Amino acid sequence: MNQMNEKKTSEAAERIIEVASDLFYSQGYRATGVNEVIKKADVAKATFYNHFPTKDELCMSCLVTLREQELDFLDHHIALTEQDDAVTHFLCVIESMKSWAKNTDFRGCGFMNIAAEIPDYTNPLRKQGIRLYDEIRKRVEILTARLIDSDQKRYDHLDPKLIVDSYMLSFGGAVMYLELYHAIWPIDHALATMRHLIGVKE
Amino acid sequence: MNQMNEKKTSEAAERIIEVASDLFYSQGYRATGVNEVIKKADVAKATFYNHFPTKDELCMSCLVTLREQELDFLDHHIALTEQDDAVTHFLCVIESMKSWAKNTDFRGCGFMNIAAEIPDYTNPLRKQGIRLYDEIRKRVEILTARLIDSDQKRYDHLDPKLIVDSYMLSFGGAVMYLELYHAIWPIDHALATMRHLIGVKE
DNA sequence: AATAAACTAGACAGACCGGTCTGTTTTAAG
DNA sequence: CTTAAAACAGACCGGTCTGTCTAGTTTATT
Repeated sequence: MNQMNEKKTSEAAERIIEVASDLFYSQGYRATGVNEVIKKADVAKATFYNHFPTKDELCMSCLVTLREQELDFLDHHIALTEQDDAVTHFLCVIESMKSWAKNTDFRGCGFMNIAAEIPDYTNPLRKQGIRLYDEIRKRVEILTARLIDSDQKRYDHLDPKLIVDSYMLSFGGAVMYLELYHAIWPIDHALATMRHLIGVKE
Repeated sequence: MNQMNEKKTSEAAERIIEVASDLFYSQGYRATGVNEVIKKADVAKATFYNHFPTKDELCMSCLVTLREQELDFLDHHIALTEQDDAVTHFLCVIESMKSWAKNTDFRGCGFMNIAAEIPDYTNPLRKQGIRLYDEIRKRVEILTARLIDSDQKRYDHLDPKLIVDSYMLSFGGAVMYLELYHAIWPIDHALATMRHLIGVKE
């Protein structure tokens, strides 16, 4: 009855996932060999293959972990702006990308980067990215509903679905251009676009 | 004085670029070996290395060619809608993605896919993508100016820079989600977003 | 003390990688 | 016909890739 509530991940496995996530993200998936992961995680090869039968399975674990981390990061930012004015709160998903972009050195979306290396779109690795963006959309839906609720007369004319669609598009476009241009302005463009769409001047 | 106006590209080199572009795009850059290119292009290895000193240089040639092709494709679609109503013409860059997405089997933007495999953002390969999107933006700027000109009273209130920024964001977001979801709806979302931004109901 | 699970260390296999090199054949201009 | 450029075919090199395997060590619970 020691630590039975900890699931299954041993300390070594966690270290492998952590190191591999970093390397896959910063160098690319195919560009990173398992030997490098093993060396940097300071484990034996047998240990590695004991936890992860293939490199692809390790990648899957990394992506699942990454998705959880990104959603935690997002939810944290959403919670932070809960007491702010309705517009600031509404825009916080896009706003949160500013620190994310700096933290990741503008390396872009890890799921899209993996997808670029895995053309087969039936590959389960690709589904992790879809699940992330589906989850982000749910947050945006809630924020949009809250915005409209915050001033029903003012926002009565808005079509929630259109707002959410546009929000996701602006968000995605910003993710892409952040990586392409290695600059922060796409986020400001996305903020301006959404402000305009909901009829806010400043 | 035979064909001195043809630059330098021999028949073999063109075939190599064509085959390599296909393979790099559909399989990924690192996933495609030069031996495979050589075999499918039906050339000798010495011929290959006579024209392209390294795989990276071949990739550069492919990206330059691809950029030209994509801009030709885009300009063709722009020209096609020149006689249509102002809004249709304005939206044609986004609209053109529908056939593009189907033609490419939703494989996404070749330049972003390469960028995902080339983390070093000082690598000249990455600049080709920037140049493409800069060129696309120029087209969008012209289309936006034309739209405003088409009905100055109606579109007087529009801020051209904001419209262009939003257009590019919607475009980029659609490119990204096209690949992620392997579906066409992101384009419709982008069209709806832009229609709404310029104040057009249907 | 005994046992089993998880670890370390690292050799090894077989395939593939980008790139070099030798040598032969085709092509086309003078 | 001569000649030079360019294409051909393919062996070869050193290195890296994922994944397997042998063998010995630590650790914790009984």
